[in-house]
Amino acid sequence: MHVSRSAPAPVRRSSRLPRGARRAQLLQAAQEVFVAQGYHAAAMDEIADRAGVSKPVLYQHFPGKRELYLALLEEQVTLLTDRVREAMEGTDDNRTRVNGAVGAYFDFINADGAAFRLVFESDLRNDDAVRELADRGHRACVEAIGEVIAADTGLDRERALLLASGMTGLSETSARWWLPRKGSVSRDEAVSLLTALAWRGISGFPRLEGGAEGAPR
Amino acid sequence: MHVSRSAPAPVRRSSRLPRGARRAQLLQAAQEVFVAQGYHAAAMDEIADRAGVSKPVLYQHFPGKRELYLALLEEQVTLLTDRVREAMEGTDDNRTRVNGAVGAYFDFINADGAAFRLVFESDLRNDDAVRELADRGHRACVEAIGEVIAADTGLDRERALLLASGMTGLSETSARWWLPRKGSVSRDEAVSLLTALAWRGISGFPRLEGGAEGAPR
DNA sequence: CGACCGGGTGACCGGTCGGTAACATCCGTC
DNA sequence: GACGGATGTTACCGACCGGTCACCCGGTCG
Repeated sequence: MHVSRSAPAPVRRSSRLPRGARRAQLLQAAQEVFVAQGYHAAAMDEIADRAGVSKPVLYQHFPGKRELYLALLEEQVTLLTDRVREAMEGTDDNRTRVNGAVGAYFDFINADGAAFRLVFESDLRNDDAVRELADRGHRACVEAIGEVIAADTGLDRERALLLASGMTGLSETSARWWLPRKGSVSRDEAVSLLTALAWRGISGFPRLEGGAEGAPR
Repeated sequence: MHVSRSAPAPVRRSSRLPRGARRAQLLQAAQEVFVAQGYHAAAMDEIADRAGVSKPVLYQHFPGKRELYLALLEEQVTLLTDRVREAMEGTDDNRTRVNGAVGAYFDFINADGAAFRLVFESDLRNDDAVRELADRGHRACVEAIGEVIAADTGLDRERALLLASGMTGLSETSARWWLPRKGSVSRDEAVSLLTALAWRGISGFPRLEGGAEGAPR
């Protein structure tokens, strides 16, 4: 591309890079391609191209396509779970906790680059390692929330986790619904609405729920 | 395979079948394989094998792998959306509606054959037709629920749909969480718990929510 | 100045898998 | 009891793509 033949242009493509920098650049390129195309449709050639480099370079930094993908996936999973955990640990007011958790999902999904797709729309779920990683992340979020629910209601762990999983689903799905419609409702208002929904729902559990049994544990 | 050379076995494989029956059998086989392996890992050879038939037969009934997959996907999407619509239309008691919607998701996900994976865990989301189909289904569910929310609260359509999407996410995710743990909590109790959560959350909206605006539409 | 080496490249291989062409077989019909 | 068309089969093709081999630069150091 645009190599003006007359001048011996001191910078060639993106010129040579030290190992670390190249690696970072490759990860960035790979993430863009995987996000845009998904795992299967993404070609290693294209990732290399996007980094202005040829394919063997890619294989000097990563043993294979799968491993490259897994590295990116893990980063994103960790990002989300950390934020959810922070939302739980950062306060002891439960309404704030709910607000924080919903906000965590919204911010994660609203982040530049749409990297959330790696986590929530992976087309490699049938791979054991991927499924395991995604499950582990999801479980971490559910447990972080579920612990609080279990502690503050009379529900046993199993049921608390079930409700917690509902909370994560509520946040995730509504955030993904909102994303392409963010022009109509601001991030903060959306989070407020969902928080109100979730908080009223969950805060009623300690005493109000007059279901079949009120037996703790 | 096991063709005992001595006896001319009167029944060959599954013998010849009329077109309709063969087609149904192929769809069944394809669904099993797609559910178990996902789209990409599923091989046309394997689908044919499972139906006790050779590959060209498959191509006499379906123009290609994608179309076969789409046929199955559409069936499942329709199944879910119909049930959710029924839950909304079958009563005018809102709590019953919520219970019905949550139950619809649980039953769909709990159905034999795990066909819900085609809808919620498709590894072909990057295909335009698939994405469109899945989106349309999701939108149909969200709208069915959102209409009721909009009608019974002061919220405008946009916000009602946002909350509705949260409800679908809550139901879907919790049902998928529950599925491998159904030994611990019965389907009915799980649905009850989630319904309680969702109903308390949503039923507070008409009057309680003292948000920025209460303007209808 | 020349040899060494980290960084990079073009060309190629091999396996998998969707899809097809050509051939075989069964059965109802006249 | 031969015919014809629906039903099936075997064998094959070709494209795509992950992964690798052999080779090429260009700067730095003795």
